Amino acid sequence: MASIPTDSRLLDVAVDHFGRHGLDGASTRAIARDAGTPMSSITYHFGGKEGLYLATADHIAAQMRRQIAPTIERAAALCGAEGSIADARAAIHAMLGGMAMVMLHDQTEAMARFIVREQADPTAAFDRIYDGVMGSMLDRLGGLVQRVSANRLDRHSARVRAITLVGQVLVFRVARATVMAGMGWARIGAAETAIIVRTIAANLDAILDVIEAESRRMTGDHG
Amino acid sequence: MASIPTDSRLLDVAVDHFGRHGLDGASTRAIARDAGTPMSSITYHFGGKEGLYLATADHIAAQMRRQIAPTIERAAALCGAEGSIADARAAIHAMLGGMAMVMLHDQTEAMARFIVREQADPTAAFDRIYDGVMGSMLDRLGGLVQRVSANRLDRHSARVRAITLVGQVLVFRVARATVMAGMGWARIGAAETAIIVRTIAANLDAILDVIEAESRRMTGDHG
DNA sequence: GTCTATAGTCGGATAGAC
DNA sequence: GTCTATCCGACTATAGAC
Repeated sequence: MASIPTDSRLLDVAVDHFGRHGLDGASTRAIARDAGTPMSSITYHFGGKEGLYLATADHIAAQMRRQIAPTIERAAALCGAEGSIADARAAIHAMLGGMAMVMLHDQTEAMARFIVREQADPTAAFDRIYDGVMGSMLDRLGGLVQRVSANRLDRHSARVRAITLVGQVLVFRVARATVMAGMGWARIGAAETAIIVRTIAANLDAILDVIEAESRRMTGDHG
Repeated sequence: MASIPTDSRLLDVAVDHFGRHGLDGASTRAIARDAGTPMSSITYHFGGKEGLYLATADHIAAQMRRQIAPTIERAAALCGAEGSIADARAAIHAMLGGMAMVMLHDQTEAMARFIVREQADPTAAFDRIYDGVMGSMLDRLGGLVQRVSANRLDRHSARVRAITLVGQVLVFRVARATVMAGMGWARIGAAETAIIVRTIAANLDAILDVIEAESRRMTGDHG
């Protein structure tokens, strides 16, 4: 059997450790141990702890980009004035749904933790993730909101809206412990995910309905 | 001049240090230094690092409770079926507005960081904060949402809604770096706070309008 | 490329003077 | 109650064998 290369194994383990404990909190000893390699291999492959950290950020950004690229591209085509408002709304639903999967799913928990940590307390790795994925996602989401408003909302206002929409999803990762305690849940499985996604979609429609209605009123289009 | 007691000074510094670096990441040496006292005073007053950490959690819970007690109590009176829906809506606005102040204001940043960290990665301190404030806030907010739905929404669904509402506020603290980068802001001052609060209020009204309208339709009350 | 051994730093706990 | 001095463990980095 072809064994997985050391540097790749280190990166996978590092996502989890750095996500859980941060740059300072994580231990290169523990990462190396879990990857089944001596600590000095981190120096060899990545030049040290910091190098591994930055490489981990790139690793995550690449993985995220791969995962949401189709959604982003689809959204890009609908931001312009030529796309229909219904299509733009569908794209917003798709983007938030994708985010919900990343934030809720166990398999992507480590990645989500890393990203959340970097956003709350940015290091040099923040730029890599922001430039790699977060920035363009916010771009697209803001653009779609603008489109739904029939371009009545300016870029600035549309982005603040977009951020609040993301917040509805983000809270289920960031305040996970409070969610569990408050809901009396033991885990976020299929049933819980369904409830969350449905609630977010309902909120989203309520908000977009108002934005759409307001812009129709302002442009005098009552159809 | 009456000097501030050592243990009180330690607690104030500890909120900041633990909020920024977590239990493991923070250094008792650094905390003691910033409080202008030797490290061993932490052992004397709190029994060690862990003791200081738990005391810090209690300190924060008490401070939060003091700050939001009026809003909570006001909300409690409106959860029951006797309160008017308009009053319940006003109470929701007040609660989210209060949370926005805590999440956005520089003065409460250290506290917010501590709480967010504990929620994302709970330790023994989580229970103290949850039992102290978070739990009852979620209780009240869920109850108010139920009230707006004319008690059509069950407790469970109302709480999920409440959590998504909180998420809209929380995101501006948790994803602070992304917000700054995406909006091109240098800081969240009065102007930025105003935009955020206005947007959240608009979303909130959109969501509550739909909940209210749906429950009216279902109960056959078209007035 | 992989691994062992070691140097140097920093952390929390604690004993004991005052 | 306050502070100094010290202990011991865990960490990162690195030299060097293979």
